[in-house]
Amino acid sequence: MSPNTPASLKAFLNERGFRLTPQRQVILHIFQTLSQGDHLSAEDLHQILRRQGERISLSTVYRTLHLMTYMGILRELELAEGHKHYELNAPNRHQHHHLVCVQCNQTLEFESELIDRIGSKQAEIEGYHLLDCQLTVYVICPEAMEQGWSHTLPRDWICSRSMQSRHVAQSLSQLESRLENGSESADQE
Amino acid sequence: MSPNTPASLKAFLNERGFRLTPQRQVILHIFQTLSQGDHLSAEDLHQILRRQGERISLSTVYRTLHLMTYMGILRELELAEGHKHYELNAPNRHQHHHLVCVQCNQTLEFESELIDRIGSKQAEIEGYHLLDCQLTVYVICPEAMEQGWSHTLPRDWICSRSMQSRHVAQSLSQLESRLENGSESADQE
DNA sequence: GCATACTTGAGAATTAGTCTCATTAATTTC
DNA sequence: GAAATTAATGAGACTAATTCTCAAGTATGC
Repeated sequence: MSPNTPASLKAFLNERGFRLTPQRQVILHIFQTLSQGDHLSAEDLHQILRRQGERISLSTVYRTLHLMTYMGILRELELAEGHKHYELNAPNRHQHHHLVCVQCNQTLEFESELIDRIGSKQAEIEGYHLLDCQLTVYVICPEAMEQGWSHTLPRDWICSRSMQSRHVAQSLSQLESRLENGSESADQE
Repeated sequence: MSPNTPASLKAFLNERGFRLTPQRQVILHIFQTLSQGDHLSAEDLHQILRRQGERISLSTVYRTLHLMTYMGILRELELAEGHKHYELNAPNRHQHHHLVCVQCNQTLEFESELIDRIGSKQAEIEGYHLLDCQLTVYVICPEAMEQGWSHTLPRDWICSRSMQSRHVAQSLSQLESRLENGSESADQE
């Protein structure tokens, strides 16, 4: 389900009446370069593209994400941040699931073959074709518990390790250095 | 975690520095009246309130949904429709999980104690406090498969049993009759 | 009962995502 | 390999869902 070379991507797309465009190639490549556990939102991806100097419109970003999800190349994640995230849907790798703290948005991955089996059995029973199955465990992190969640947690308290955007910013810059390898010193805001 | 009487709701809120308002009482009552498996979006809830003659603003609806989710009274569901749904987070009842067809948005519920156990064990291992755990199984329904998904599925094809809003409309009218009991003949659009 | 602080309502503002349409460019055809 | 066909792109308008702001209202604690 996950074409690794431009040629196999082309074949994969053409078989279904879609076309290989430079934009799609670049986007897939970015996902292939992400490290394990990283996942991007449409906005993140658009940022990365811009910093790389690619002029790919946001519309195309959304369209490509949908197309690739639809074809099973990408996996769409619903975490706690209010927008979707995407990652490669590697077939060899076990599906992984997420533990996410609703206070700080930190997410931990874990695997469970058992869950995958339950999901696929359930789909089978009902006569449906399985696409993906995701267990999301919503939790409160120890920090928030210490602060007295949910009795006295100050409503404007922010978890010390709140990573809403920090996490993304971090992985973006990591990714950049990996991709650009010192081509142009981008000015981060 | 789920206060059943106005008095216990009041205690529950006050303990944490929140107040019992008529609005909150009415909203909780609506969720308590929903039948198993029903879940409402903010918009659905607002509709119901209006039809009941309650003048509760949409802002308050959203705020109340958040508050009650935050306190564990409600459960926030991420299905495939692009907006969140809420239902009572009944502690006695087993958590249930969802099978959702990404073509027609039909959702089926199922239970699995095993999944709940895996989720809570995982939270425990990492030292987090479990709030909720949801397995969402994304599938393609048999109809879409017959249409040739994903090789030749026409891009504008719509699954015959596509129920995006039909399901909701149905449960709204059921709920109405249960709540209003023939008080005023509402004019459905 | 009064003061305090939490809540509400109304509407403006924001955000994520979708849609439209003229233009561009992969593929297919010849 | 040039022309015809049809999909894809970019730009920006648009929509839906949700959040924010702030003045006015009202539970609660004393």
